[in-house]
Amino acid sequence: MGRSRRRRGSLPVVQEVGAAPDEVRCVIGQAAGCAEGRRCPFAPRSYAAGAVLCDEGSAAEHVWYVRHGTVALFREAGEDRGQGLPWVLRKPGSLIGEEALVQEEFTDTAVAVTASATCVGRRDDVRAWVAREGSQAACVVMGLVIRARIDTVPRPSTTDGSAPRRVARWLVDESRGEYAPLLPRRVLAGILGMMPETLSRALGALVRAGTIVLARREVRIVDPAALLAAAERATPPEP
Amino acid sequence: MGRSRRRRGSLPVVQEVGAAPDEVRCVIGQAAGCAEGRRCPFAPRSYAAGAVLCDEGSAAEHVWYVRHGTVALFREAGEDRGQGLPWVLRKPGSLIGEEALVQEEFTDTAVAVTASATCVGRRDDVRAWVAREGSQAACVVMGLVIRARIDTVPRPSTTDGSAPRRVARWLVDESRGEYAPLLPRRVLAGILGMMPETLSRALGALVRAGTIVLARREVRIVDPAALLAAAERATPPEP
DNA sequence: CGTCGTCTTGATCTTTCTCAACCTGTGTGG
DNA sequence: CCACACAGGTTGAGAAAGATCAAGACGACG
Repeated sequence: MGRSRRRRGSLPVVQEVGAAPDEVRCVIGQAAGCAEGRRCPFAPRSYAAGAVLCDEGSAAEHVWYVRHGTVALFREAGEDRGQGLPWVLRKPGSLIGEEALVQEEFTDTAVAVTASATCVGRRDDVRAWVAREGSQAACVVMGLVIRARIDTVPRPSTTDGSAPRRVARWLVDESRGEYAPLLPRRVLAGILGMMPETLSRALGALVRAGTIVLARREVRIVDPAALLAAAERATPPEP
Repeated sequence: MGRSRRRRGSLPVVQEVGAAPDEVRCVIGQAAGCAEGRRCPFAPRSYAAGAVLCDEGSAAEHVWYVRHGTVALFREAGEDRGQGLPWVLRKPGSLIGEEALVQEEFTDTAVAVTASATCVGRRDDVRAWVAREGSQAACVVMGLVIRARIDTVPRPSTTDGSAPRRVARWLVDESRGEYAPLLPRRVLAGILGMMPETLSRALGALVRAGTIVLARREVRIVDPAALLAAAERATPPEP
């Protein structure tokens, strides 16, 4: 299928939209007792859009906690797999690279989709912290991982409906108010299990149906009811 | 697309193949100190193939630890979604329903694919145990949760290669020796993001290429090199 | 031995992937 | 300040893959 040409390039720069710049309360800092002046194993670190946090297969020496921004996870899982399409997004309040706590290599490549603020901890420091602090620290980490697991929606394939339908569903689920998250098309296409061209056409169909409006890169929902209908409906109308 | 007819029926009964009947060492029992006569919050419970452990959306009152067998997770995530296709499998040594530890409802429906031996714990008991026993218990659960996250392979879509290729990949990854896990076609198709008919055809293509042999329900690999080639190759030969 | 359900096979139609050209905003250098 | 290159995105036409619908084979089980 000769797709090896399509490799992951740098992601286009995207500004976070909607989300207020107030940072997520750092639950790790709370657990570490920073308020009482105790030392947190994590230190702040920011990444520009497109920056790579960690590479699949490389030595897992750090763990990240996302405070602001969006990070996409890629998994090649061997020769040519994944073709540079992300499979899940991590939002503020979730961990990246938590596999460092149980194994030696990262299982995914993590790329900042938007400019992101994180806290980074050295693997050994975090492990030591968890062991030292006891169940409270471990429970916090456990909770974060469980939450990430819950939020990991299985990537839809063609068996989950047509492309416009999957797009409509995603818009229904992910939009805050009338604004959908501002993601590079390549990333969104990857999450939705389709090619960018197909995504473009699906969005076009929704625009033609008067459901959404595309302005620049932003997707705005103008008819939530119709969008919901498109997400549920077996086949989109489209004359 | 009128697929609503295809609902999840009971799964066909399948025997575990290959895997020796020796149970997984129960890491939870170890952490609880069962060897020293202390009480474990989990109690053994077995399920027949096709049995439902928990239902998406129902009150999350239990957590399971899989000791033997295979459990499939389904997520409808709303009206008609998922169409009864599983999206991930849980193997021995992993938790089921761990979301009970952080929220009130199950996010997935869990169905035993093979006859399965588990340990079940009441949610509150497990929570209390984790908090009471301190870091060891919490770390064990944390590790299990992280492992489950790592083992969650993104479900491949058509963007990840043709159907025969995805099937070949799965066989390469999941087979123990020359035997592939014995799964109902419906389950395997769901995991691979294709319809059962497509899976059947893809397997047929691999058989015709002399790569595998289908005997009964069992899939046996006769030419590992060719299978590997089919997994890597862009397009299968098939004249 | 007959019924049931899974699995397979076949024919057909739809979707979406592919390949290619084009558009558009952004950034760069003269 | 403008021409230009570039990357992301869109659009179009064609081909191929997979979904769908339907029927039959096979084994399991009562």
